[in-house]
Amino acid sequence: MLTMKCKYALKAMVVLAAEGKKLSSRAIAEKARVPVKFLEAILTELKQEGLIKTERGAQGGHMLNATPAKVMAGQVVRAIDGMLAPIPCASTFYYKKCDDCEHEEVCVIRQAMLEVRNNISTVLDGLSLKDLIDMSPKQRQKIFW
Amino acid sequence: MLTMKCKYALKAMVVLAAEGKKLSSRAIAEKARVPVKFLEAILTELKQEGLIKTERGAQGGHMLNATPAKVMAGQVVRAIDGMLAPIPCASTFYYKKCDDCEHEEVCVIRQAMLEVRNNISTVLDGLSLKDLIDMSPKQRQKIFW
DNA sequence: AATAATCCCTATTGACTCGATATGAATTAA
DNA sequence: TTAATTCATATCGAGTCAATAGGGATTATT
Repeated sequence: MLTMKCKYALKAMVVLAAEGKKLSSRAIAEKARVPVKFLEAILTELKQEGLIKTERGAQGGHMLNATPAKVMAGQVVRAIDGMLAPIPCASTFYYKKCDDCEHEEVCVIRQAMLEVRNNISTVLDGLSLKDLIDMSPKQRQKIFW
Repeated sequence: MLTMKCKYALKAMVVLAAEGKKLSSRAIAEKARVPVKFLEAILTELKQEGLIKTERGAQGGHMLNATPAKVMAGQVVRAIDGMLAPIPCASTFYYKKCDDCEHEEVCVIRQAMLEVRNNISTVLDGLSLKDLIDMSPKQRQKIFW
């Protein structure tokens, strides 16, 4: 399960990608339909993870740190929620051993979940912000949800 | 993320499938390396979902309700954790509308997550308990984790 | 220098979930 | 009757989640 936080983060990133210019948190919050204060916290995390850059003060705001085609949904999800894998022992970026399994190499649950993880990764690490925007039907450009 | 509960449930089901006979909660707990009392609660849920059947009293225990080849990992996960999909609006079995999206048909986040859901479903609804058991290397039969 | 816009930091909230344990009642085979 | 076993209920502490509140710091504009 994605958290709301993560979903909001994805929306924020899509908005930034679609607008292609500096936007205030409030502007993003309105377009993404997300509570402003909550979004602020999210933007801080996205910045810390290097996905956006920020300018403070009047006329400040947030911008993508790379072109929409180069930012993958998987990066955003990992930045906010961590692991893509269903269980830690099947994660590549956030691996952690299980307490209840002795022979990890042989664990059938793990093998199943590795398979799941690889599928999730293939989808999310293959989908850029640009891809997401292009999914939106042409007539309705800039209405993403 | 799978909960521990769900992972334990999968292990319990694999044990039941591999043994192919009635087993007490304690017996399952030992083989699956899971806390007994916690497992009891899990077995109750699995029973309510119709995945196992149970006999009470002395010499009682738990058995699969179908052959290992007919029980899919996806069923077990849904029985315990619910939704396979990353977000409710992308779920087929547990669909729920989002508060923060107006035009669901157009939502690009949803479309991405539908893709993810379908992949997860393809894996987990395609993996039977028998498949899981067969993943275990021949030499080590009955050591699954 | 003052002002207004904006990001940033810290704290707090209530509701909920998670993983687990405890206690004992009900059921049943031997 | 006894021992084994499932079942029901309650409780626990720790943590997470989603969100809000209040105000400090920074900066462009005037």
